[in-house]
Amino acid sequence: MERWVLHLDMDAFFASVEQLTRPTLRGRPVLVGGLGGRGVVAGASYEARVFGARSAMPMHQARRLVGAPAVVLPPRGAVYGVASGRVFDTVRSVVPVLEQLSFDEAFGEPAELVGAAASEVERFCEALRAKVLDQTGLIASVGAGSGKQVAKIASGLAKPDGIRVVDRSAERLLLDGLPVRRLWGIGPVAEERLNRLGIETIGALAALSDGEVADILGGTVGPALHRLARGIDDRPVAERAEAKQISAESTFAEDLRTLEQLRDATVPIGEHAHRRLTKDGRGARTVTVKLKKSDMSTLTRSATLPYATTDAATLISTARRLLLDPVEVGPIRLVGVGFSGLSLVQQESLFPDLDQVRDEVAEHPATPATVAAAPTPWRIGDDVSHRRYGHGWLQGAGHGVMTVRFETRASGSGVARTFAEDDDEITRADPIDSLDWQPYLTSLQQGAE
DNA sequence: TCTGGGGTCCTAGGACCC
DNA sequence: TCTGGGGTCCTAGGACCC
Repeated sequence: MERWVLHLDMDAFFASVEQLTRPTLRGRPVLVGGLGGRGVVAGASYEARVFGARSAMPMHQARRLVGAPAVVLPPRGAVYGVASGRVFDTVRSVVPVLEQLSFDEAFGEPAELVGAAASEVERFCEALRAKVLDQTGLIASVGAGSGKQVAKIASGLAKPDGIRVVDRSAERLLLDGLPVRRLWGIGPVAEERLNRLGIETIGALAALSDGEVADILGGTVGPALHRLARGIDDRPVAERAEAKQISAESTFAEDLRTLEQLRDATVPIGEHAHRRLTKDGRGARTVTVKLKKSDMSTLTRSATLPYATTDAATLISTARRLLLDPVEVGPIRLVGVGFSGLSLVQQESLFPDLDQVRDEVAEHPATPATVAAAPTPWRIGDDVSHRRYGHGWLQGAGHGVMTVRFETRASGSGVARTFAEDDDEITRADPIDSLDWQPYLTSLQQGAE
């Protein structure tokens, strides 16, 4: 019996969540990503793509392309995480086994579609999309095919707001004409290597011999890609394993040039990674630091401890000891701290040497004397709350005043009001509230009291 | 004012052990 | 003046994914 693999991919996910929770943005070119000089686009609404803006593009370039109507917002990871959870809870209620690839896409292989006709698959996908939209307000496109590779290509063709079912009889024709880059696993390097040899399409790749492909792409990756190019893809759809690594990294507005700067910068980055490690619940045995130089090349150094630990001071001091001196290796634009060798096993105090390191670090914190509750300045995109107007977001600030747009998913397009920057009626709010019906519920509850 | 942040997997060399 | 072979762990770098 022939299986059907589905690939569900949310349309312009980050930007769509912004438009969902901030209705004023619907229909407008939204760019989500880093605002600084070195920021890149993490998500672009379809209105922004019309101008040529794309994910992974430097933000300044996207901004220039879109021009005045561009709305640029910093990413709200927590909101995307909750929205993603709701999307896949919904999908799971229909397709219990999901292989989630990221916040916004997943494979499924519904048992009830085994042996189904294309028209039946189409109805299934349409119902799934409708359910996701109904329960989350977000649009998914769905592709279907004989395997993961074809399903993924199909969802790309389905976008925006569509479905695409690739029948087995149409598969060969579809694959043959596509550029090799569309194959999952072929990136810029492999593409360049193939193109130099005159191999431009998946069909041309499929026509090579096993030996030729192995020579070009390597003995492991080559044969796997060759099979995919020939339409052989029986990889199972399976839930993803636990994360093997937890890391945090940060790019600086200006390159760091001294070891002292690097040591200082490593602390908050390490703490960030450690918070996520704590949330995960496991300890780490291996600590890795990553340094990206101004020429974009990276250096990594790692150390493996005798036992896995959850202790922040041990992990962060290990990271700091691994750093290299910019005076020797050159200016550094990014520092990352990664934890791996993750396990639940914890045996503290078996290694006094390390405990001593930890104690020393604890006594001499690298953090410049704790910033005593300094009021964080307001930034564009911040979620705020006002006793009378409810939940809103900061649309603009400057010259001592700020403009807040009061709206959520539930409110429809809201009104904007201007306040003094230090107005204490405005408080920081949980971004998640923008996904819900909070303001209405609140006012209804107040009305009922 | 070029190129984020979070991951996975592969390769390759050396240490170390049997 | 000769030096196997296999397995595992660790480290460093890099391709690729969203």
